[in-house]
Amino acid sequence: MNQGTTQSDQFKEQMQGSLFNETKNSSAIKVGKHDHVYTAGDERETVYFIEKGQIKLVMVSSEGRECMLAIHGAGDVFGELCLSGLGGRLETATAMEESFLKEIPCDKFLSRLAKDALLEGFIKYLAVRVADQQQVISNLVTVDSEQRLGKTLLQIARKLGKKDPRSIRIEVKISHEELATMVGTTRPRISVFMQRFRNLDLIEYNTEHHLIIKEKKLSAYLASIL
Amino acid sequence: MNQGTTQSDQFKEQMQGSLFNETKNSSAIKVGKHDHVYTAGDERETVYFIEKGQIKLVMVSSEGRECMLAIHGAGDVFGELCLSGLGGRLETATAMEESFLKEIPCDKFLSRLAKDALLEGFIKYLAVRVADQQQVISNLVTVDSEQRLGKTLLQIARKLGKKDPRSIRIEVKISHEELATMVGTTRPRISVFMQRFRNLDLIEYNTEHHLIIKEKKLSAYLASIL
DNA sequence: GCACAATTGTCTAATATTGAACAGCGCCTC
DNA sequence: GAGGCGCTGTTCAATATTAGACAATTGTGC
Repeated sequence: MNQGTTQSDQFKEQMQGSLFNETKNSSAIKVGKHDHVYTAGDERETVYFIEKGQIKLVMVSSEGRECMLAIHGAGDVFGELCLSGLGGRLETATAMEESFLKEIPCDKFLSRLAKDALLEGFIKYLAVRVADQQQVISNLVTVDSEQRLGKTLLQIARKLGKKDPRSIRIEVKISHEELATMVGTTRPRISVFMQRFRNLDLIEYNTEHHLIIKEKKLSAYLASIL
Repeated sequence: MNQGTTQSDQFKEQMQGSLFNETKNSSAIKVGKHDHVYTAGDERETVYFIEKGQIKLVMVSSEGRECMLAIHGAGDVFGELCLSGLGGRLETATAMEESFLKEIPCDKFLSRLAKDALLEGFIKYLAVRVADQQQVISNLVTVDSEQRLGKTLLQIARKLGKKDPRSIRIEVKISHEELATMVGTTRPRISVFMQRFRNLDLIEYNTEHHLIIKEKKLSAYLASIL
């Protein structure tokens, strides 16, 4: 998993600066909670930059079953797969809360990166993405659902969480239903596993109902149930 | 899935030309059948270009369970995840038959692409990779193993197969065991499904024991069992 | 602040999946 | 051409997983 290395954080900052220049004349798009930014099949070739908010990416199979691929937060870029030139969005992007985005046409995005000498940085960023996804694939194939849920929680915590002294706090509300579509199992099972994690004091909810992940403990538990 | 668009084929050719220049003074590495090119954990930061042969990429979980991620053939590049800068190979690369490779240090690979104005092409290539993997993840989560096996066969056929008038021929030998680790199920089930596909005339073996995929028929069947 | 909607925790029976076993087959080596 | 090895096809009982149902709880919009 991407552990949030200094290197990739550094690139993210550079990219943010670069995109800020590119978009300083255009105003942010406001997206209401539950609104779609784009939908699978849309042809619009644009990249989005999140100024504020949370956007989830969900893929829907032909039978209508859903798979949540990622949750992106402030400072993240998404929709960059239009760079593949395959045409048509593969997934649906939905705001999990009111969000503010900047939209950049795909070609402008690339030329801006090129101008600011960030192409190599972006290649590194994509390579990390490929590596992360490879991990996810391997987990889906080789480990059971409890383990996968644990790893998914850790992954989300590392990507989106705010760090507290001995834990990570996840402020976005993620339903069991959504977790089920990330982990590849059913909602009742998520419910049972979350309960178990709670009893073992690997996770907890604070007074604001935010999910607290005890990274160390959870990792240790996952390693222990091999 | 990457349908082998003309665009990405074109980039592949350009990259091959570029790498040919970079490596024309170094001689190819010969790798015997079943030999490892690299192993999970190796620190060597190099990219490989396949002149001849077939290389499979396998990831092994902490419990020792395997997951085959990809099979690459002549003209393909692999090991490019070292560009992520995360350090240490995540997967093991093994020759499925005697193969000949050119090895390029990671930084040389990048600077060569930069010199030949192929950075944007490579970004597009990586974006296609991410999109493909996203499909695989979604399939693992949302569809059942028979369907996944079918999709995996189609994917392999499109990537590695030789086209015949009404079908695609796969010349590499892939065991049921290996398919099981790609599809995320057990060998006996692969055996049953393959049998079923054979009975329905969606696949067959020719006299050289090569697997023949009837792309149209197989796709139609998969769509019919939703 | 009320009423409705969504989420959670729990239970079941029905179903799918696993892992282990074993025989047959083809291939390769010697 | 005999022996051994790895792959395939098949079976089975044990196990895990699913889909559905249902209350209890929480959150939300009005």
